[in-house]
Amino acid sequence: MAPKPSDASGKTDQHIITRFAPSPTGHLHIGGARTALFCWAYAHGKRANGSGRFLLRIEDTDQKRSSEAAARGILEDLAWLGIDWQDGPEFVVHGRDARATDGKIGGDTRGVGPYFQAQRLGIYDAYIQRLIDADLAYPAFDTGEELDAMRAEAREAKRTFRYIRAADYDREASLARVAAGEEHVIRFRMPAEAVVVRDEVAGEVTFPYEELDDFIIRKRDGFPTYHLAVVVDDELMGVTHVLRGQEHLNNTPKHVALQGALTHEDGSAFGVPSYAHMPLIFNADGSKMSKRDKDKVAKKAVRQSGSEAVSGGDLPTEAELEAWLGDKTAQLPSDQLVRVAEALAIDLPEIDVEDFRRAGYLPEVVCNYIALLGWSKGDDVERFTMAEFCEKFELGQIGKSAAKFDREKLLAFNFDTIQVMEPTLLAERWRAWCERYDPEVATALGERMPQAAGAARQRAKTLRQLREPLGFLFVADDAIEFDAKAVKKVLHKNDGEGLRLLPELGEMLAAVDDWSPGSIEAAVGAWCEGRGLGMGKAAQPLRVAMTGTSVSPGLGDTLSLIGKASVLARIERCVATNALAE
RNA sequence: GGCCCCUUCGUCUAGUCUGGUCCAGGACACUAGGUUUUCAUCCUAGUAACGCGGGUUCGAAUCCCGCAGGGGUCACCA
Repeated sequence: MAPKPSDASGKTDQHIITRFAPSPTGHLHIGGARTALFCWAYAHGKRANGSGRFLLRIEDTDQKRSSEAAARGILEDLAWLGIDWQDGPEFVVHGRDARATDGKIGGDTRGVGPYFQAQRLGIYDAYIQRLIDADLAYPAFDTGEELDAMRAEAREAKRTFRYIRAADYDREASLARVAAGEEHVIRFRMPAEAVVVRDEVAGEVTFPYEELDDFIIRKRDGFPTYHLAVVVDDELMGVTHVLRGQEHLNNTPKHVALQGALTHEDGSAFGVPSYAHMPLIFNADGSKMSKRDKDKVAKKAVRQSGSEAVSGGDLPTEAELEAWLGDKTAQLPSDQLVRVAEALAIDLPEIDVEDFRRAGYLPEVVCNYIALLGWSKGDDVERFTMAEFCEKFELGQIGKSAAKFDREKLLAFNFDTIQVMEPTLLAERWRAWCERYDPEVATALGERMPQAAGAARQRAKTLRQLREPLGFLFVADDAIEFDAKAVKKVLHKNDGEGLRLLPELGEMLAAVDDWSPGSIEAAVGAWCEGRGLGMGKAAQPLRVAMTGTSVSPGLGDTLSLIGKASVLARIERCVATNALAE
């Protein structure tokens, strides 16, 4: 794609500062992750020329919905993805995830913090007060009920509801009521003119004054609204480029109007950052990718299996379950949701970054894939490192239409990455994942993890799936369950031909000293050749003896992983258990 | 409903600004062959799209107009 006019000069912006500003109400949504990734990439791309900064700010002005735990979770999600921030809350990377950068992220070296908006109330108040003094903002005393009534009335009359300060508004009287301690909100006086938003993606978008109204900038509880806080903070923190989801495009005229009215203490004016609103991400069916999707799937499964199976202990109580099932919009806390899914052995759709992590996706693959959602360099190259992405990324290359999230393609990317990964590195990553989500695997496999990973990788699209082809390693030698079909086809067919070979194979294997996959395969191969048999004639009975089924990873890997003593024990037991009836 | 945004294979997209090289390219998925000790991997090939209707033009996926469809937003949430 050719560069947009705004990029045509080819000049390098000297100090690009981008920011990601989530509200801490839960784990980071995958859509938010893409926004953060694009912001991060732009700050570290060629336009930034090495001097760009990516800033993280926590927008916790909604006291009811924000939580410290959620804020921590978001920090952790970002760090896992490899998206680090130069300015923002301090965060120390723990654990042995091979990918995470060691050490500290964030801090306030530029002295523009704090980065939690709830800690900046005094700052906002000063700006709001100047607005009030200049009569560019004013107190309003309407109650929620009154506003609801006004909206209903407008709706009835098929008008769009707009709150505009009446011409005969008594400013002095209102200010006196405020001075007397009356509860109120502060509204911004929207200038009576159209607002033009210049957007790097959408182009120039004009919003007529008739669509704008005197919106609230400070709530009854004294906290600023998002609109005020975001504008003040972006200005004070030196943000030059605002990249965010397209759902914010309709908010932008408010922000631009605010930028025109707000002044600093010395009277200087606010700047207007560059905006880039990116397309939304949807589910495959076109619906919005929502955290509720997980509850929906879980509710369906609980209804089918009955609620007894999933309550008590760590799980929700009967009463909690009932309330949850009865309310379409109710959501279970995410940790409980995970436990319910585990109890029911169902997969929840991955929505939050944490979901993808738990499902066994590699963070660099998640980043690579979401970079492709709504962005393309146009060079047919789809796989790239994050450093390459930074180098390639331009605002003008962001697409305009919404993208559907395709898990199949993500899975394919993850699979391919697992295939080409250096074996010891793969084992390390797998171990780190297991320690967090499936400790049994790491314990059971111990030193065999690298070899096991190598044997299973061609059958696994995620770190989680790595254990699936290896099920026979987690079963005791005398607990193998034999699949009737496999026994019939592989052992009993042709008068027990397969079964008869097993004792001899056992003898032959007992004499193999080098218990490596290659050496085992060579020994079995030579044995077959000596008898004029195809490899399958020996391999399949051995598979059944080792796993109880006719399917397993390569024979050499399978036997080697099981270990010589166990292999011999399993052969013996298989022969004893599956003897042909007379 | 008002306003704003969007519309190329099933999906993500390239191509649109600067109309012809596009009977539309890549990737995932799918289908068919092949390799292989099982499963899988791997290799090769193939199917498949310019929302609709007008217009401009020698020529339109590309420019203009209209329509239809999808989405976003209309909070003392962000």
